Amino acid sequence: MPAPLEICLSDLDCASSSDLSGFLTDEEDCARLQPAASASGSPAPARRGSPGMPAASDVPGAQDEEQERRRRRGRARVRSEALLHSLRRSRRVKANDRERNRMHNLNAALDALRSVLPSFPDDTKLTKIETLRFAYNYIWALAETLRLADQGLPGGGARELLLPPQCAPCLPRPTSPSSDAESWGSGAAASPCAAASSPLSDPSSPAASEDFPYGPGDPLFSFPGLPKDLLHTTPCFIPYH
DNA sequence: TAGGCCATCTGGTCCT
DNA sequence: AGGACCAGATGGCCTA
Repeated sequence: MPAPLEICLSDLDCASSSDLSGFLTDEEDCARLQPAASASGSPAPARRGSPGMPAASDVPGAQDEEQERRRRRGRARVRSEALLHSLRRSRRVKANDRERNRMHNLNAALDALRSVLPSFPDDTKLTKIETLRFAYNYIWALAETLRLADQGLPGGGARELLLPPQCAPCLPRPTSPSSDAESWGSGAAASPCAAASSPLSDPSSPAASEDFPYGPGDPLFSFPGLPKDLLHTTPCFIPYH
């Protein structure tokens, strides 16, 4: 671990002069910081007994000067440590602000995703994980619908499937977040839409894997009666800009 | 009160 | 060097 003074001086190097202005008002203190850094923050005792140089104690008043120098060094250290703390704090605050903004953007994107998924009653809102899982399954369902349509469903192709007679959400919301795994699945089965046979039991449906353990067994994979009942929840066909 | 969800803070790592 | 991204920690709010 480096000496405290070395740390703060390295940080002082990257601080602008305006950053310093509030802390190092004494030019002398600023000037003394630099030599202190090269000496690793310790006073230079080796000089004292060097040949040709009289010891501080030998010169009248030298002890007072030495004490004064130490006091000033101490004050400079306190100031530079306060500056270091202030710099770190301001960087942290800025980083927090960026992170907050980043999460807000992420949430906005999730909201946009929710808005193009089949809608639910107004007072309900998919959680983040529900939104992602539902979107994953929904995209697969749409792709599967197109595939089936292209295989020659009676009465036309995909275009017909995308022009439903009515719009109504058909996926009941779980009654409690903690029990969604059971209640949503059973609820979907109890919905009017569930009576229709789903083409999504196709073995080519998204297989559960370790990375993404969702699929037809997932409660969020309830697209009963798709495409007839699911696809006419039209928000998903509104292009998102 | 416990559990789930969420926002925020924080320090570490990676990238430009 | 600074920003983006990530994961862990923490505390608040809500619901059963």
